[in-house]
Amino acid sequence: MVGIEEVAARAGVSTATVSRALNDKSHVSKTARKKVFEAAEELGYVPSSSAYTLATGKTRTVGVVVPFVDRWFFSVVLQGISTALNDRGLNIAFYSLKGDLDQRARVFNDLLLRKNVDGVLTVAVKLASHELEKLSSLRKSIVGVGGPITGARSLGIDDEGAGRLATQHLLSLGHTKIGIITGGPSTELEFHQPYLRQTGYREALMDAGLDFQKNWFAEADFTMPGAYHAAKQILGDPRSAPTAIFCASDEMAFGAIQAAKDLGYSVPDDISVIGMDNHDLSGFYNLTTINQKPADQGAAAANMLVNLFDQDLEDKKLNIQEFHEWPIELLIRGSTARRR
Amino acid sequence: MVGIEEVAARAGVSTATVSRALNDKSHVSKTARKKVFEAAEELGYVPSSSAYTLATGKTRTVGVVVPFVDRWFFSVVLQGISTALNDRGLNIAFYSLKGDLDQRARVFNDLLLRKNVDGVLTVAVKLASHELEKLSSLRKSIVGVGGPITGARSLGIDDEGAGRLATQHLLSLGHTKIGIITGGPSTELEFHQPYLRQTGYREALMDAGLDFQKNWFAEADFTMPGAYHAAKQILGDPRSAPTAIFCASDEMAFGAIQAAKDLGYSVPDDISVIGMDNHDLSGFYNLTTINQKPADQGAAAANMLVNLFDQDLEDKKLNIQEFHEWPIELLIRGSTARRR
DNA sequence: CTGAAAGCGCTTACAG
DNA sequence: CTGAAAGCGCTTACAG
Repeated sequence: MVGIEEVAARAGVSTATVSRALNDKSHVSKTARKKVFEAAEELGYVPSSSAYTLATGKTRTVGVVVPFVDRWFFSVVLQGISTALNDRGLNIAFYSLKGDLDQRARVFNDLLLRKNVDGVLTVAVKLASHELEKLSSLRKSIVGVGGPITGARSLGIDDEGAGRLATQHLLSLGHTKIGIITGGPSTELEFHQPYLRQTGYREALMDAGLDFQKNWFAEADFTMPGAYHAAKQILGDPRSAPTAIFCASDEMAFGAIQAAKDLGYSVPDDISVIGMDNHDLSGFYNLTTINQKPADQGAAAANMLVNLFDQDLEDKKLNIQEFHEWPIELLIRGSTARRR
Repeated sequence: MVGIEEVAARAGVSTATVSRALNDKSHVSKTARKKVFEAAEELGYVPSSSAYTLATGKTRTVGVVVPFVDRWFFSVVLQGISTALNDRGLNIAFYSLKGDLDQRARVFNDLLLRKNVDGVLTVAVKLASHELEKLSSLRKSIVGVGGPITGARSLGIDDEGAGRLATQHLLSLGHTKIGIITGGPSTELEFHQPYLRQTGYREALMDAGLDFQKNWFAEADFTMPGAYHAAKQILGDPRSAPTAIFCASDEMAFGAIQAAKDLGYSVPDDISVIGMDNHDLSGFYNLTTINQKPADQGAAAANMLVNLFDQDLEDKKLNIQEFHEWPIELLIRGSTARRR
């Protein structure tokens, strides 16, 4: 394992000059710089990042914490984060919280803190106040994606507004019998998306002078099978079936579309369905949805965090509460149509 | 940021004793150990991993390289790796190669090498020989998941055998007109799965004395929409349609099932469909498939790698070519049936 | 069982 | 522009 000393010896300069040259600092003559690069190249020199970190306090690494990775939203956000960070030459220390609370405690107390990350990016993970404090006391900047975080910077969409927009789209098409499939209690724990999207739906109904109907409401687990069964329940009775359904995620919308078809309904002729996400497959399902571009959200959050590194933050200002609203857009495809 | 000195001072011992106690080494009296833990707790001491790494040469970190993360197989493998590694107190340095070759070069030359990882786990990434050499020269152990890697240890299923098994299942049900949808050239670059699975299919046909029929063969991109269109093509002409289709992934099988239904066929009464993966949704689609448990594969590969850390490997034996075949099983659900 | 001290491989004021 | 040397925060023979 060749070290900086050997490079210095071969280049005929001091280790200080090698360091300056390789890190692109000023005050290095062109000839010295050239000799250093040649020597490093010839020796196959790879700097030790731990020595760099120990000397500078910088780790060039961002901790990324997700609740799961084997779900569409999270994997796409991670993809966006990964690209943004790698492009800037930064590494990712990856933690998936899947599993029990022990696992979570281990990540926060053991791995993440020890790992000497420059900052932390959480995806739809609600930090407990003691977790936030611990991280702050170690001077780590934090940015959350997927909803507001108490006591830290975060970025996400206006879930309530999104629910309202989706519902208003259905209203504008003349629908008055509008159902909703949102997330259930088990999906509610960490993030409030299900509740907020439902709130937006209720507001839109109220503004239109319509009442909330319990039999047009169902909770599912954000999966296609879950929503399939929920939609069958809602659409099953032909006397009381709604003519449109808002689903709080595209995957649930796929399930609802399938359920409608299996019940003999035509989408959108009999039933309009609107989703939320703009999932990879939503084009295939011809699904009207709300585009929230998770990859871009991930990249934007990563950039926010990295920009903080460049600033000198005082102790008090390290983590301030600040929500950046991510714009959404209605993406109209063929699963919604005017009520017949 | 409280360091080991402060803990030592507070506990009334030397830093050496603090280090021994906290790292669970022997030769520390119970009283000393207790004092150290109390002092560390009270001060909220978090050891510096860069100092640890510099002193020991161990990073407690594994580099994980995937081609993408926003695809089912990879995200599930990553989930398995993540759980296995975190349980052992190891960190993940995560790299997604999505994108161009520049990105790949940057990951291999810059990030991964510098990052001081103890070893590298690659998922369905075929290492170029110069990449492998560079990593080996830096004494990193390597384990690959998802197919054999030339010059390194790897773990994966027997893709050819899997293709054969799937086809034999269809044959055993009396089918003689069996189509296949496998991966196209664009999915072939890194891994040979599509080709191997197809080879298994052809072998099984041959063994049964059946000829390969070009119009029952199609290539898609491992997505549901891709396979949907491919399946329509294969099944479209009722005079020449096969009675069964083997799809090289479950997501493609979902597309094929959908296509069959949209053409008015019943699955499995008219058309049997078998997939491969055991995707989260394959139960919902009632899909007969080959279970390859990617999460377990990821965990097993992680454990293989970690076990290497504990061994003292000579220079020559650091990375030896060694393929560990992962067992598969036929998982029979309702999408396949005896030919009518 | 315990401690003083060297050493891991860098960076960076400081002095020239 | 350049170099000698201190320092980053740990671990670990070595000696006691």
